[in-house]
Amino acid sequence: MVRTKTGSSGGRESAYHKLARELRDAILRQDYADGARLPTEAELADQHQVSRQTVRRAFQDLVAEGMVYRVPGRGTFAAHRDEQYLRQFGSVDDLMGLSLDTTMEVISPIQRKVDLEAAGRLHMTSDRVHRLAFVRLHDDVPFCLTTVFLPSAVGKLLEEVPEVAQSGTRSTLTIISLLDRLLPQPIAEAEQSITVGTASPEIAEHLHCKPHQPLLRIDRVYLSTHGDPVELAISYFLPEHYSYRVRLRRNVP
Amino acid sequence: MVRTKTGSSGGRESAYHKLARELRDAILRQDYADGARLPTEAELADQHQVSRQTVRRAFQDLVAEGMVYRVPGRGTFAAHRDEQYLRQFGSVDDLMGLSLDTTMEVISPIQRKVDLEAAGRLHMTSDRVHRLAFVRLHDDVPFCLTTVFLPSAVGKLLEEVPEVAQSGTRSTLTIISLLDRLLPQPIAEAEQSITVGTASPEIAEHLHCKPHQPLLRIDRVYLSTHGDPVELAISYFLPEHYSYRVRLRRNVP
DNA sequence: CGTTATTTGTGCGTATGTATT
DNA sequence: AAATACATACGCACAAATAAC
Repeated sequence: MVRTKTGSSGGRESAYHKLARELRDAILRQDYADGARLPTEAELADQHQVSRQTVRRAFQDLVAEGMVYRVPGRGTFAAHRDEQYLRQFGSVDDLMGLSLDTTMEVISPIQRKVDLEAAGRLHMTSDRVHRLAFVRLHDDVPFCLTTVFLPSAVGKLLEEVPEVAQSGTRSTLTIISLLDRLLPQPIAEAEQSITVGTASPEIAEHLHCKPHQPLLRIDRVYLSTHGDPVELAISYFLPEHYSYRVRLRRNVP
Repeated sequence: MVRTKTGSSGGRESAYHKLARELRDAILRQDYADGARLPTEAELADQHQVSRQTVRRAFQDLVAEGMVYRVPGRGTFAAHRDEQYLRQFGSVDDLMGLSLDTTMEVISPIQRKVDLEAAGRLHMTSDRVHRLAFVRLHDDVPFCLTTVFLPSAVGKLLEEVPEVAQSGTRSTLTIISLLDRLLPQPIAEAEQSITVGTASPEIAEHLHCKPHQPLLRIDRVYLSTHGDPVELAISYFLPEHYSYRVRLRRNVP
């Protein structure tokens, strides 16, 4: 997906971005089920009082996301995906519910750091980020170690939060719920990648496991409604205590 | 005087496709190491004798693929290798959903087995299941080993399918697409769990990795529209080249 | 069968705005 | 303040695929 940076100032939404969002919402609402054709470029341009090029720009994003497919001479169709059998319907809100019966314990309070890789993954110009690390516990047993990287502007906001400012502090917060309250733009989506990692000595100590023990590694980049990355979270889970479960549902009418 | 390209009907490559491909190849060759800036739009337009708009169109695709990111006023940069690496090979989800350009090679043909655990996870009263194992290859390189367990009634249907009846057979089938054709009730959903496993000697041999190497383990139980389990698939993925990537979106009102 | 209308695809021009240096 | 570089938006012309006639 093309994620354009319109500036973190929270300025106005571009025309094609707005149109793409409206069409995406309509598709997710199943407004174009049963392989129904979407309006043509000319119709949408007329309805929304924009040029055909702007409509095309919106569709480019939707095609890149896999939301629609287009056939020259025929039209544009919602990707009901006969071919893709199952589709994950996890949501960002599911992740927010992670704190239900778990506790967060800060092991490295929020502070400014220089981290080129994290800054790059947050698409920042500077190499300075804010970093914070904590373990998550269930019944007082640690099962996950998370390191969070934040753009400086975002990190400054969190410096004022006492729960993340001191080592050893326990709370039932989640970072994204904090950000959701503090940021002018809410968190709209996340890119998640799941792979395998191994425990460094430091990780092993906090998770009470052996060094080099295989761990489930989940990286998430959270994006604001403008598509700006606002948080990078790298989590290592003990596979004995945690597996990533999701229900996949078929997406065909 | 729009000097338009083609004129010939064949699968002529468009200018922006060609430019995107060349830039992509250069990035994959590490011509632009982490953090290095790519040529500006104006420079590329001049070098390739195309308009700036065409250059922009090429970049839109590269941004959508995650190959590059762009910062207004600064320039265009190759995505960090960690992100790029994954894009390069695709995600598990892409590969599992539709069998894009992957091949299945049977390593253990379908046969009746007694397996209490599998039978239990399929909610069966009997302890007899059908079992089938295969590796999946991409460009002739194995990246995943899957063992499939089926209820006897379902397994009987697959015994008639030559592609799964003999060891060594290669095909581009997927089991769920087979079941979809053969079963009276289509597959409606699946429960998936992702965790970490290690390579047994047998797995290591088939995946060309070392024994005890950590692997991404993905279990799926497929359910018919009636909610009956019809397939249990246990897959081990090589984590070096594949990660499970998901994009999560916040639910819209 | 070809013709025509519709619809998307490609390519380029211009103008203006915004972010960075 | 000026120059650079990307972002948005609109316009036009023509190509190519599809469907209807």
